This record gives sequence, structure tokens and C-alpha cells, in this order.
Amino acid sequence: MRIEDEIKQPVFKDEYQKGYINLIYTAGWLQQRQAAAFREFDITLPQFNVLRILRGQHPKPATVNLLIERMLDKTSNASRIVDKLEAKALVTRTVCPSNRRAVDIRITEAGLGLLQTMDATVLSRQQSIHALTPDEVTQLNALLDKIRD
Amino acid sequence: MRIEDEIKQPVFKDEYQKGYINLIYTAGWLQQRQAAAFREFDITLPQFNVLRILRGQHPKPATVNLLIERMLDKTSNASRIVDKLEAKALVTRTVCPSNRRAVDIRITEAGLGLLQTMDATVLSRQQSIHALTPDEVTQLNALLDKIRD
DNA sequence: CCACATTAAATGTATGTACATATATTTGCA
DNA sequence: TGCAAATATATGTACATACATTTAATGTGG
Repeated sequence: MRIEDEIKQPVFKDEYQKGYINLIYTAGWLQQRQAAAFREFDITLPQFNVLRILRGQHPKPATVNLLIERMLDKTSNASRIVDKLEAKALVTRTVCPSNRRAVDIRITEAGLGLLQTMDATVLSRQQSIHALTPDEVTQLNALLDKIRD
Repeated sequence: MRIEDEIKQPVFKDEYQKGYINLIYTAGWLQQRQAAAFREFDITLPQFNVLRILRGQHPKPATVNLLIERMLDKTSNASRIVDKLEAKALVTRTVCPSNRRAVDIRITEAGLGLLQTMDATVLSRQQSIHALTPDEVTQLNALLDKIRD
């Protein structure tokens, strides 16, 4: 659907303003579809992202700092997201022996199992972007990178 | 900066996965820049968006329902955002005379004044998207619309 | 006319975000 | 050595989001 119709704003000042709004709207649209898929697994999108980072490290531990570095939203509060995952026994938290300020965070077997169950679902929710041809995705990536230059 | 470097994930499964992450990351990047600009005006991004919708209606009132229809994030809680704006005397809330379930929300003179002050700042924060040529923005809009088809 | 569904908004609760601050540990250097 | 700065994480507070529930007003079919 055209962005004009989705937010019932018939006129944009120019194509740039439309691009700006379209970009933010589309990202939100994609994220909401993912969040909906996550609900049945009783997990949120940031929690899922943290779990995936931990799987990437497994069996090595990660620290909170490493999570922050890798997360899409750098300013989020990794510590409290780990709290929630720990409460669900999807990760463990132990004081790092070599640096007692830091905390070693590890994904548990339960966490790995959950991710495996979810992989198919999550990937299918990312399918919307496959509406683009390979050339178009490459174009999109170039345009987005240029915006952030 | 390339998205690979920004989130320190050197390899993506394919260009589609990269596109997905790039889209969400770039939207967040843009929104954080805007939020930073808003801070000095003691207003948040959703509050600003609601104010702009109200200015669009002015001098007609809007209802909470109309705000929800027009907001970029449809699921957000318009009622509580209006609470905050009302507390700052940027909007007024009166029971709609023709339908006492509904609430007429109007932007105040103070609200209009704030928006006018902010317009320049906000626009300058949207400048990043002007890194694109007119043709490129048009391409971007077409690609985003295609994703949401 | 009235019970019942529908509609509009507000509220409750859990989670996440943004920013400042606190606590504990480690490091560096006078 | 000892003490200040830096580092790693946690916590406090305000705001927003997501979803369910509640409250009040309106519409509707029997």
C-alpha cells in the first residue's frame, strides 16, 4: 500500500519528506510483524536479538559490553534484557573470573532449543523483503548506507 | 559507515538479511538524531508527531481515534501522549459535544508557537536523507513500498 | 423501551528506551 | 603504596509501547 494511504496523509512536502517517513514507517511495519511472530514464544524482539548474539558466541561467554556493541539499538539497556532472559532460564550469568567487574553471560541449552524452534518462523517473517529482486536489495542497501554517510 | 562495521557483524547470510537489518538500523539511526534535537525543547518524538497532526487539523479538533489513524506507529498509546502534552499546556482536551464518548483535542497557541520554533531544527535533522539525489529518493520510496506490498 | 453489542477513551501491567547516577573493581601513576 | 580515573555493570526515573481490561456513552434489534 502507498505510504500516503497507510497514514492518511495525502500530500508530502516533497519526495524527501516522503522518503523519510516511508523509511521509518516501513521499519516499524517490519518490526511489528516480527514481534507478532515472537509472541507465541513468549519472547520479545530485543530478547531474541540478545539470544542470537549469545548463540553466535557459544560456547564462549559474552559480556554486557559485547551485547551492547552488537545490538542494533546501541542505547538499549542490555542489563535488564539479560535479567528477563535469566528469569526464563534461557541464559546464565556468572561473575567473570579474570575481571570481576564483568559478567559472563552464556546461552543455555533451553535458549539454544528455543532459537532453533524459532528460526523458521523468524525467517518467514523476514520474507517481505524478498518481494525485492536481488538487484533491488543491493540498491536498497546502497541507498541506506548513503543516507548514514 | 557500512552496516557491517556499525554493528560489528562481519558477514550477513545474504544481501536480503543485510537489507533487513540495514533498514531497521537506519530508521533507528534517523530517529535517534531527531530525538536528540527534540531534547532541548523538552518534547519527545511521539509528542511532536501528535502536535503536528493537531496543527494539521487546526482550528478543527481531533479525536484520539484520528490521532491513532495518522500516527506512524499505529499501536502506540495516543491517550497517554495527549496526557503529557496537556500537562505542558500544548493541547486542550474537552468532551466532544456531539458524541460524549469522544474527546476533542486542540493544539493551543503555545503548541503552535513551539512547533514554529522547532520547524527549522527538525527539518535540519531530516537533512541526512538529502544525501540522496532526487532520483535516488524516488527509487528508495519505490523499494520501500514494494516491501510492504 | 430495554438488554446487549459496539464504540471511544482511559487505565493496568509488563517490557523496553533514554539518560543520569551509583556501586564495585581494576588500572595507572605520583 | 595509595588514591584518583577509568571500566563494567546495575539501578532509578520518566516516557513510550503492547496488550488486556475497564468505564462510559451510544446504537440497535426484539
